[in-house]
Amino acid sequence: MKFTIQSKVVNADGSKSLARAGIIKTAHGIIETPAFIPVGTKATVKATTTDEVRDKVGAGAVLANTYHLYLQPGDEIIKRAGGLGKFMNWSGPTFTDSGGFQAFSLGTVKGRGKKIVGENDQVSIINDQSDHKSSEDSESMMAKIDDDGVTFKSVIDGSEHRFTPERSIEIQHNIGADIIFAFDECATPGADYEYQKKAVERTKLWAERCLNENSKLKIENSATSPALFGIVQGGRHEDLRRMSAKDIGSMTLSSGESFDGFGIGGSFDKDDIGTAVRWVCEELPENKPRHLLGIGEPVDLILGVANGVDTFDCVAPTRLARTGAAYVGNGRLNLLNAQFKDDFGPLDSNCKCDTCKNYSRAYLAHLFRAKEMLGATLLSVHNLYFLVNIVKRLRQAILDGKFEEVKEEMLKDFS
RNA sequence: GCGCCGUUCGCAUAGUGGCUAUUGCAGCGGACUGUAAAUUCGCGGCCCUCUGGGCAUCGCUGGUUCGAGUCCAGCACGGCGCA
Repeated sequence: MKFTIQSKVVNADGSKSLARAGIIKTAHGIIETPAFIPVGTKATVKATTTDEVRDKVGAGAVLANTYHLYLQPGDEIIKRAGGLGKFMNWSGPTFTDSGGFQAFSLGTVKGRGKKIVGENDQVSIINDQSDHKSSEDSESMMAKIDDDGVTFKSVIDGSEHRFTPERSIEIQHNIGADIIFAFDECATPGADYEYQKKAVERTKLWAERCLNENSKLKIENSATSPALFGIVQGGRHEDLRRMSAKDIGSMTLSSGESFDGFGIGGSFDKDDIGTAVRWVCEELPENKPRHLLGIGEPVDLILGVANGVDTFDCVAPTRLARTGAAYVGNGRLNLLNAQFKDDFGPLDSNCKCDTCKNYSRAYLAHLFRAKEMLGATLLSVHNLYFLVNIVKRLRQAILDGKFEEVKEEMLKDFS
């Protein structure tokens, strides 16, 4: 993998901006950055075909997930299929996330048996209730973290599995994406400073193990060796963020190897994009790409690019699409609202996507009411196109030397 | 005509005489940021001085009872069976 910066932004007052435009070159093609990368967790960008993702969305790469593909169909199958891209009929660049995030999102017990809120309130309530019965309610836990790795239960059949940094890298090599991520610990936003600090330290130790394992596997299988991105953690604490970024950014093995790029992890609040992301990007080496993990509302993308992010991934566009929500110029629409039943206009009159050019709000509303799956496809194409093109416009603005004004204009549109 | 069964929110359902009448679907609205998500959470009779309170309501009419969706009688409607 090779990263080239084409243009850096210089602010009107002559000060240096973190924003830049560049090109990531991989064995399967290039990614023009900044870029929004659609998420295809289980080797599919849900509800779409790869033709649609390439031609109608205009995406440059897709990101799949190690945890999910390891459980199903299994990394060996993907390896035998010829790798992730071949398996899913995506000829462009691919990423895999390491599975570290799943240890967090599946609801973990951390520290002194403290319960972590799962993805929705209900999960946390169930966990809280079981607390009264026994402090070691391993039945209700899906994953458990220790210093060596994570033990978790399969969401498919409940069977027990274990990921370590080494195992995650091995699986990711089997899956065969162009860019893979180090196995990290993503602490919950509710975690206190001490825990965040511990997660940063653990993520650092694991990062080194990932780097070592990757180096080992590269030698064994040099033809398809992926680029490895290290992950920065630290929550909303400036000292932890800067420390983590310095550690991961400068980490070098005795062989001279270091990370090819970086992921910025954690759960973010709205305000964090302009602060936490900036702290991190100020510390990371400038000549390597930075990926902001899991972030992608329109405003986040604009602020992310302004603060030095090169690539983004986010499930929001496809998840929202499947439940009838669409991004439009000035916010969001819920196509299931009664008002759209007889609205024969386009979804977004300013959008040039295939869905907006060819289908009415009334038709989309009908598809969702009738639970026809085409609705999810058409809205996914639109939402992905919408986000991909926000970032493309920002890229063009950087190349044209008009980033500041375009940024301000777009921020006005989306706030 | 006789016998049996049934009638509970738009539809479908639950409901040992006792507090606020259940659940699903449909309806209306909300949420969703490295996807346990084509998921999920609210609301859903009327009225008021609305962080609370009041009045209704289980086909209809009457009865038993401190208390009836629930028990009894009659009526209406529907289903099945027999004539």
